[in-house]
Amino acid sequence: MVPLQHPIQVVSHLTGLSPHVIRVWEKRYGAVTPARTDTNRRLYSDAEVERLRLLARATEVGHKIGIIAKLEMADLRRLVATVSMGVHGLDAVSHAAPEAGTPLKETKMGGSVVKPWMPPEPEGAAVGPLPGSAEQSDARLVVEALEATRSFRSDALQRVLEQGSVRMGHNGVLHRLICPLAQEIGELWQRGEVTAAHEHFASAVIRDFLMRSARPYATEDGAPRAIVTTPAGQLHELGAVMVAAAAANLGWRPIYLGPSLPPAEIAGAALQNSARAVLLSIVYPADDRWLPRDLIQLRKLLPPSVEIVVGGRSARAYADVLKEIGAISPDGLEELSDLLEEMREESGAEEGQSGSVAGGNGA
Amino acid sequence: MVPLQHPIQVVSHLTGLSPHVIRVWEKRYGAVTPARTDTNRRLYSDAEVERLRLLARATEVGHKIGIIAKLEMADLRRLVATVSMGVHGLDAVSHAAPEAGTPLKETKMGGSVVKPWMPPEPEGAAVGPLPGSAEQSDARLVVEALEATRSFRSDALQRVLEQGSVRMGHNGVLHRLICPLAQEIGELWQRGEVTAAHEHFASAVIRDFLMRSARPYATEDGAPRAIVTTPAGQLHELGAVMVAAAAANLGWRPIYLGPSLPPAEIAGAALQNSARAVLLSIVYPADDRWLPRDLIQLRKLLPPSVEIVVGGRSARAYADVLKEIGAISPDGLEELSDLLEEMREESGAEEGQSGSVAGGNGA
DNA sequence: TTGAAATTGTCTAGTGTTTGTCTAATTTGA
DNA sequence: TCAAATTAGACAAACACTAGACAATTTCAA
Repeated sequence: MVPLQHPIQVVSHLTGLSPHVIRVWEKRYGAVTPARTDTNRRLYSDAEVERLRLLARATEVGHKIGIIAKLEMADLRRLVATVSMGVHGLDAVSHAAPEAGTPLKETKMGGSVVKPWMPPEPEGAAVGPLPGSAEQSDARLVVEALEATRSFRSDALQRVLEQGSVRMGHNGVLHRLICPLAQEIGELWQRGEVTAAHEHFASAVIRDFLMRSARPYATEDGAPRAIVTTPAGQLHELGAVMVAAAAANLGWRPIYLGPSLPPAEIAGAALQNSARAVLLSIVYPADDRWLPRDLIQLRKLLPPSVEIVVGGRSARAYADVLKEIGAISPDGLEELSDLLEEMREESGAEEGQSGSVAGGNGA
Repeated sequence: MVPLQHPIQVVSHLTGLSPHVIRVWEKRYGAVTPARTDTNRRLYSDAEVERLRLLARATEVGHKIGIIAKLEMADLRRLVATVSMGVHGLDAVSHAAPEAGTPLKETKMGGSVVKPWMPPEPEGAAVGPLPGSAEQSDARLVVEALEATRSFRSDALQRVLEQGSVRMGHNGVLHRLICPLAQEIGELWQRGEVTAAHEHFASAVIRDFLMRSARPYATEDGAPRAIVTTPAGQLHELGAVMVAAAAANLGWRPIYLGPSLPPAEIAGAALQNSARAVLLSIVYPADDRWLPRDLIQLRKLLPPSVEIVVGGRSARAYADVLKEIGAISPDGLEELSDLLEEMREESGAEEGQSGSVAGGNGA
């Protein structure tokens, strides 16, 4: 079976490049080296067509053909990716290009499978060919959720979350599905394999889901209150949302303020609510030089009776300050849960603050 | 794997800075020191691109390039994050910004009143000049909601919302309670009478409420899809949430991406979803120098069949660009609703646009 | 407030490089 | 025979580089 080859005319049509240009790119920059017929006509393989497309795409946005012509395919793809979207990106964006196609999944050209989207996962047949242990089915849900996120399918993502909720319970879904999912998305985001839009999207859906399912528990009236937010500069709210949900599940009454607030505002909210604790999530960046300052100021603004609890992937990067201000810094959601449980119990007795009266419960 | 480098034009595209500016920033302030080709052309690394982006964002909000050009990355990140999020003088000032004033808003100068939320609705005349008791009770609910917001009482706020929902219906609560409430909060925020924390808090609760109550309608399968978000730099998501809810109520399937996304990401999401429209809310910075650029780029990235609809208090401040890119800019939530209704009906027929056919080759 | 000084985005001009297009002469294919 | 591919070379438009000038703002002291 001869691997399908295309004459220059066809390639021109496929790539949008004129035959002239294609030839000149070959001659001057060695961009491709097509096979030839006996009579010296060019014959392009699918891979070469793909390559030319990528090159065309890159030059469209300002890259110099003379420089990129020699890049390897992998690099080329990265290049096109970073250029078509913001700094982080994957392919997609095909405005003028007639190609369209499945932007997310594989971009299956002739035979070359172009970069599956879960890089190192040897997830050959992820969908559970092996008899699923609980863990495996958990993992499967995570993968499904990830896929839904990739394609912006909010209904699918919700369905997965609800499936998980039924299967694992409120708390289980938080620890075993959402937590790893968030982590995975975070990593993909940092690697640039997922865009900020994906991250926002997933945040929105998950937040929505958590808020909704955690609500019932939030109505207890004597529950100790906790301010949940992220410090100024920390824009990723997913961690905070998870913390809020966990707190609600454990009989706290979280007051969720969204991401990125300066210390004064956090403290203000805490005081107005007679909060028992301030729960902060710190994920990215991990090298914020002002964060320590802010934390110290926050500590100063809060009465000593209010605990500051800091979690999140990058919390440990600020260990010094955390220690200095006496913040508690649990390792992982589990530990946080234990901690909250503990705090709630012990606060039950001494509690004499406001709260109590307020108003009835929600209808 | 070669460390990818970008020529100046690409960087310009990526950062929104003109090549002139990029060069001048290098020459005058040493903002970056790109590598060079043999022939003296500039080549920027990813890190340098990010740096320029941050610088661009920072200058956009009033920082002096001459001062911030030499800052380290961590500082820059912080600067941008703080400034964009917290905004109001308060804490942001103490950091690196020597200028005590609020660099952004000079809107509330002399007697010039800040614009009302969605254009001046001649309230009295529209609904009923008679001192309707309905209106009065509406107003009462708004006041109650405002009170709840001020004291961070999420349950109370929710209760008000639900009361409103029962009394006015899904759509009514959106137009008659949430919309004026959002407007009120926005104004109080600009006057500095409530903090960003209040605004975040209310956003979270309202968003949660809307998402929950609007959901049932969203599941229709043939519904046209709409990307809902705010352009980069626009951090107030309440308007977008309201739009999403309105769209859902009208038989659309909104894909809500949260606030502040760059054009490439919005376009990417739209393409992946075969969205019929992109709905943007523009509220706060009414003088963002970059927004026009971003909007133009967005238009370029989207196929012509995708409508761009822009609403929000400050939309009219960008009327020129909106006209240029052929965006629809409804005046107020009512008009938006009508528009969406119309679009949905007419889109029923033509339907499927997404490229579907992937590779042109045999495959 | 005013006015000088500094800041900063934009523009011009002159030079060299890069790159798409074009021509001409030949060969191939239907 | 005619349309299209092939090569090599020529060419001009577009682009990037430097250095400097300019005008609009902002800053800051009087």
